[in-house]
Amino acid sequence: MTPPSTSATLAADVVRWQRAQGRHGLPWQGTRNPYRVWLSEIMLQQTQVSTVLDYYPRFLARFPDVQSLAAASQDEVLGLWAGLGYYSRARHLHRCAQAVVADHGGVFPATAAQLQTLPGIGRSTAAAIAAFCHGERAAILDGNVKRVLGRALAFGEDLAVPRHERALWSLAQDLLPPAEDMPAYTQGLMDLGATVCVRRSPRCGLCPLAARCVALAQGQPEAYPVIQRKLRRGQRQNTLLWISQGERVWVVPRADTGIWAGLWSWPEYEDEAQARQDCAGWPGQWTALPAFTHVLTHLDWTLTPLHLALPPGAEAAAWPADRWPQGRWLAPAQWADWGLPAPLRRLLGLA
DNA sequence: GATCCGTGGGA
DNA sequence: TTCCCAAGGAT
Repeated sequence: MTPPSTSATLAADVVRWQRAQGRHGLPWQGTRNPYRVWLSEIMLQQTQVSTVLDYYPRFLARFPDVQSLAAASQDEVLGLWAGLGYYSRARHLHRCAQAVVADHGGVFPATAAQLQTLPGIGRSTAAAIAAFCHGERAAILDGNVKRVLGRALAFGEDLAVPRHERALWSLAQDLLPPAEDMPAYTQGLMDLGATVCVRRSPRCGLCPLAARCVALAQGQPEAYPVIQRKLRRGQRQNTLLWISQGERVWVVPRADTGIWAGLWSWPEYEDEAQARQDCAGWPGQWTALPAFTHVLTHLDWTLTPLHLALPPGAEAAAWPADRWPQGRWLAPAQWADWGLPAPLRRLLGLA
């Protein structure tokens, strides 16, 4: 458990490299504010830095601290998250903020073990927050670290097997530097994985670990890490009923589980016939729009928008209001701030 | 342990 | 085009 004190360890190489060559200007760096670090870690889960750069400042401007976030409505949180994907992150983020306020006096707990008990914070995220904010010697194991350490150690076991992933996690824990170096080390592993030790064509000539990298010595850095994913993407088709009246669009809340849980969308049907049948007798102009495929991690989802333009007037507007009491009309000025999934934002011309 | 959960980008 | 994956976690 005692960290090595020499200056010739793998961790020391990473720390030196990070201070000289790593990334230092990202919006969530240069702070030990747990709220800001936590927010960035959640947004960055399975999401590239370039994407988060668009969302992080806006979210922080609206919710500058954990109290303001805890006091917000879930709809407003999801409105700021819309387009980022993996919306359970936003729902857990909101619940986590409320738990921090209600159970911890508005102060994030300081240890990784305590952080990991909060909604949406798993082992790696908890370690990152504790390392960045408090120098705790806790190991992260994200995609970057799997690649950097997987190659440096030539770890050949299949990381899709939880037992093997735990083994690499244990090795990662053994490699940690002294506490004062933990922020730079944790950031350095991420920076290395993102800019040097990349998935294909790694830039080993620039890597501070090249001299000790076993995979490079074997002449096959790209052979690691081994992750045998057996996910087969399924297929699904639906018709989305796009109802408009003038400039307004009718939206309904989605279920609190499944795809786009907690967001708003258009009424969803098995096919066009069922949509038309459900709205038999309604006034207005029907238009069938071209289908498109929305690709999710585990699903190719073919969506066919079916447009119904209702005539003006309160009488026509009452049809959807009567059919979906939980729904509501959205004016164009509201679209950008509403919790609408990416394909709908695109169809509405917000992309 | 296996599955579910978004979106955009790179090769 | 197709595949992979990007600061994973919950169920």
